[in-house]
Order: sequence, then structure tokens, then C-alpha cells
Amino acid sequence: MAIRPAEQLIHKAAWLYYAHGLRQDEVATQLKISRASVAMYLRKARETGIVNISTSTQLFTDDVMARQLEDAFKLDSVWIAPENAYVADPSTDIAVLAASVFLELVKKGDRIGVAWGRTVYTIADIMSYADLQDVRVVQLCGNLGAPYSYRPDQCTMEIARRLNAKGLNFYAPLVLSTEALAQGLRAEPVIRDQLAGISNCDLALYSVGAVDADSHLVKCGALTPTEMAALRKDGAAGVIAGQIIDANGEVLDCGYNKRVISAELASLRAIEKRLMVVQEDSKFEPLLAAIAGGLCTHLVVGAHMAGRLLEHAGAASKKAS
Amino acid sequence: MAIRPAEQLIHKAAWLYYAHGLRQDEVATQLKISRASVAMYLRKARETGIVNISTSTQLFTDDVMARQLEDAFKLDSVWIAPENAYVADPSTDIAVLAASVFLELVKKGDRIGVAWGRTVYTIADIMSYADLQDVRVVQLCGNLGAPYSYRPDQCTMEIARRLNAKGLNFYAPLVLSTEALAQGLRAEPVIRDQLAGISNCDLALYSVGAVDADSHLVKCGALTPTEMAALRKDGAAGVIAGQIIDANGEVLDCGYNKRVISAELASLRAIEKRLMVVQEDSKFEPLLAAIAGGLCTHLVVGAHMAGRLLEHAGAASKKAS
DNA sequence: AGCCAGATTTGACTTTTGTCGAGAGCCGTG
DNA sequence: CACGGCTCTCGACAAAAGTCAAATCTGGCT
Repeated sequence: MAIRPAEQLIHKAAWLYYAHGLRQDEVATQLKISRASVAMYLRKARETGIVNISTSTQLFTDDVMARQLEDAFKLDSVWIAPENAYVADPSTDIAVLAASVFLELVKKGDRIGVAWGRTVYTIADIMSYADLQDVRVVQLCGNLGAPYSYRPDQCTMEIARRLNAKGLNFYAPLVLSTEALAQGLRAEPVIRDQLAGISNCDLALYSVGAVDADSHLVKCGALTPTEMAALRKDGAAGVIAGQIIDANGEVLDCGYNKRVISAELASLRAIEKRLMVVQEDSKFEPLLAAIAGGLCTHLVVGAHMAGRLLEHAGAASKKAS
Repeated sequence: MAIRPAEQLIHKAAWLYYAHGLRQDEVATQLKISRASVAMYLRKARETGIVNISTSTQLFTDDVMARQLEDAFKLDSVWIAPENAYVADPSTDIAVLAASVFLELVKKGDRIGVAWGRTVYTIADIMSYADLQDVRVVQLCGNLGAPYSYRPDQCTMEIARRLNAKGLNFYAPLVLSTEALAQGLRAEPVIRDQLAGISNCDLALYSVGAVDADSHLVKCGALTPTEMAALRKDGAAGVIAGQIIDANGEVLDCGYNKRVISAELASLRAIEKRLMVVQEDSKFEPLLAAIAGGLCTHLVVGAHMAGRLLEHAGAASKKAS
């Protein structure tokens, strides 16, 4: 930086423009700089989170379906992204909504747990900036040396960056070769502390993975397609923070899970607000499992998925009566 | 309304524009309306609080003086509005800052106590809109049939309106003719409930009044200039929510106070966040009294007042040592 | 001391946004 | 059923904001 015109000026410009409602040229006069500079400062102010522009997500919870889902599945809050009613790409729409919801749920001083996946990374990527200096973003599970850009640590750091918060990474692989090694690593002070700290989070953000050959676990080489198929037969219903869960949302008793370094489900359940975001329609079963396991209190889904969930709930209650 | 283009469309437009970042003409195409309408919807969205534009007040607390004041007076947070560095009118600057700070302190589900005065009304007047449906704004003291536009109930209602919140008014006069009548009225269920509810507030917003002929209490006819002068001799140092306090921030033992219907200071102190805003430099003594009485945890003042406070604190500590 | 590299600032230009008055649709009323 | 009154909607113009390449400045380095 030349002479750090930075912060101070950016803040002043943002203040005059957004809080006092002056025009850019008036701000320029006040600050004795050119209007072009003001425009640039304002952009920086938005990018830094010095100014916050947020739109209420009310409408998406006010939906009738959303209310029904909340009742049917005993969730605190459900947001439904209307399908193809809005912008072109439906999955982007869900991510944009999720990002808004997320920002609405975050409070100063919060500790936030973040898992990993394409969904989470997409959200991080389109999330607008905020200025939450005292927030901490912690990684919920170990890393994979994946060729992808949405590795667990990347998700964590990107979200921390957007929030202007501190990111706490997890310095361990997600999956180890042997159970013994995993146990040993879990006992390491650094890792143990990190794992123990997860239940202190105020908010968690994750998606749920499908149990098929397309799963990231397979793509990253943590499991072979054959192993995955076998797990599926043994009752695997979904993937949460790198762990395989059964249809009841409990950790599946399998060799793989024993080799994983990740947040215990009990720790996740201890987090007050658990925001789950599901983009793909194919993740119906996994989502049901996650909900059954109480792994989600706040839910963001597309209209189609919402419909399927309601249908399912309706059928279930009919069967019961 | 023609066919209620309302809410729904406004929200959609705001969503596409602010959350997705489309241009107005793109939004217009999507929604199949003219761009001019989009522009109008967006204005409404801002006015309704469907979109929120807020600028961080960080810089004003990061100030060295602010930190010193926090330490010297044991306050949670202090914001200092730079004098004549910014926009023309210094008192407006303080109000704009106060409004931002206020909005930053409000949380969903909060109960907010609001007193009255020119300062409070100015803040309400320039405060931007927000969408906090489950917030309640309660009036901290009785009303005066003043010719002014900043009557207690007006302050309360205006703030409630800006927040899209529910306003709870106080249906009693601030001052009665006799102590007996005041006592009787305080015992009335409606009034008693309102008074009792004050300590449940999460946030209070008020200023402090001066004890002189310019006081609102005099202008509104609650006290004559002569009475005011007499009270001053008896130790009156300031006015909080219509009550006279002494230099220690305690209720002054006087006939006037016994005839007032207002929040007890103990109730005010029970409120977690007490935001006090002082615009006029002449309110130095009253402010000191209010701080001494623990009536303020968060403070917004101008740079000049901040300087005087620090000077005072320095002198006091020097005397002590 | 002089020069380079990086970043900021600026003026001029283009694009985007705000606003106004006119026109059109809807509703309750006479 | 025609008539204001009302709001919403649109097109066109004016104002404001965004952008880019060139000019300028800074501090560090040789």
C-alpha cells in the first residue's frame, strides 16, 4: 500500500454515502477526492463488509409448504427456494438463499462449524462479505488431499474470509488407513481440542452427501465404488461431515467410520442451530436420514425437494393411522 | 391497490437485484414488468426494510478516545462522532451514528424501551427501516400533552414503525397534580403491567435532559422555570425518562418526582443494554450524573463531549491519587 | 540520488439507475 | 352504467454510478 488511504477513508466514504445518504459527488467534495475514487472506495466497502446489504429471507419461510415442513419434521425453520421461478440456474438459487439465511443466523461472537462439499463451497463462493471480527469458523472434519477446490479447509477458510472472521483449520486427514492410527490421532491434544470444541459452536453449516459412486468420498479416493455399494447394502443412507450414517441418522457401524476423523454426531447435535442445505434432488434419502437423526434444525431446500418431503411425511402419517 | 402487486413482487425484485446481483433491466425482463417499476419496487423494498443496508460503526468505537472512555467510566461500548469532520450539521451526525448503533444492537425478538426527547425523536426520524416483526417497542414513561412532535408516544410509535415492530404505548400522563393520584394510577393494572414489563427489556434508548429553563419539562408545562431553578438548588442534576436525578444518578427526593409516572431507575438498570445518546454539549453535568447512576452501558456522544468527559475523569483520578 | 514496481488517483466515457408525467386498469358510488 | 378517485405501469429523459487507461505518487532498493 502506498500510504494506506485504506480503512479510514473507505469507512468515511461509506458512512457519508450509506448512512447520511449523500451522493457520490458530494462525498467526493467533502473528502476532497475525485468521484471515481469514491466509487472505488464504496466498492471496497461492500467487499470488505463495512457496509452490509442484506435482503430479508422472510418470504421463503412464509411459504405454506415451509410451514408444513416445519410441523411435519419438527424443524425450527425451513426455507424453500422456488423452482425455476427465479433466476436461470436452480441450484445457484438455493445457494444464494442459503447464504442469505446463513448470514441472517450468524451473530457476533458466534462460533461456527463448517463441513465440506460442493454445496458448502458454492455457498461460500456466492456469499457476500460481512464484518464479524469476533466470529470463529471451525472445520468440522479432517481434510482430504483432493484435487477439488472444495476441500474442507478451503470451505472453512473461504467462509471465514467472507465474514472477516478467524478460521480454525483441522490439521488431520479425514480418513486414515487403520483404525488404530485414527484412534491415536484423535487422542492427540491438538486434534482432541478441536474435536471437543465443536460442541461449543452456536451454528453449523453443512449439507448431506449421497451414498453412491458420485459421492465425494469416492471421487477423492477415500472409498472405492465397490466399497460404497457394499456400505449401501449394509444400510448406509447418507454422508455427514465425512461420516456414513444409516437411515436413522446414526453413525453406521462399519470399518470406514472407525477410520474417520470428524465431529461426533453428538457434538453436532449439541450445536444450537444446525443449518442444512440440500441442492440435489437425488439427496432425498440422505436428507431423510439426516433429519431423522436430528442433525438439522434449519433447512434450505428447493421446491421440488420440499414437495417430496411433504409427500413422504403425508404417506408416513397415513400409514400410521 | 390495483391488484396487489405488493409484497410478493417487491420481494422478488429485491431478491433478484440484491441477492443475485442482476441489473434492473434483467430483473424487469425476468418479472415481465418495466424497468421503471423495478426501480420503484426496489425503493419500496428499502423503505420497508425488506432489504437492509447498514454500515459498520466499528470505526467510531475503534477510536482511542472511545476506548479510554470505556475504561474510565466502565462502559461496555462508546461511540464518538467526529466533530465537523463529516457532514455539515454536527448534531445530525450524532443522531445518524446513534441510529446505526441502535440498529446494530437490536436483535430479533428483543423488547426495547424508549424514552422521549428531541434527541430520541431525531434518531427515530433519520433511522432507516428494518423488518423486525417480533420486536416490541415499549414506552418508558407517561405522556405529556405537549405541542411538540416528540411526545413520548410519538417517539415510541415512530421507532416501532421504522422497525416494523409492535409499539406498546403508555396510557397515562407523565406528571399528575397530586402524589395520591399518581400512586393510584401506578396501581392500576394496565399501568402496573406496563411498568413491571420495563425491566424485561433487552435494550433501552434514551438521552438525558438538562435541568434548566430550556428543559422539555418546562416547555411542556410540567414544571415552571422557578420550580426548576429550585430543584437545581436542591441537587437536581439531570432528567431521565421524565424523572429528576441527582448527581449520583439517583432519583431526587422531591415532590415532583412523586407525581411522575415513569420507569423506576431500578427497572432501567435491569435492562441489559442501555444506550444513551447525548447531542448537546450543555448536557455535560446531566450525563455525568446518568453515568454515575449506572444508567448507561452504551454511549454515543460527540468528540467535544468525549474530550470533556475524559478531562473530567483525568482530573478526578489525579485528585484521588 | 535515481529508478523501479506497485498502487492510487483522476478525467473522460459508458452504462445503469432514478424520476416524471401520462395513460391504463380497478373499485366503490351515485 | 358511467364517473371520479385511486393506484399501478410505462416510456423517455435526466441524473448518478461504474469503468478504464493513463497519469501520478509512494516507498524501497541499488
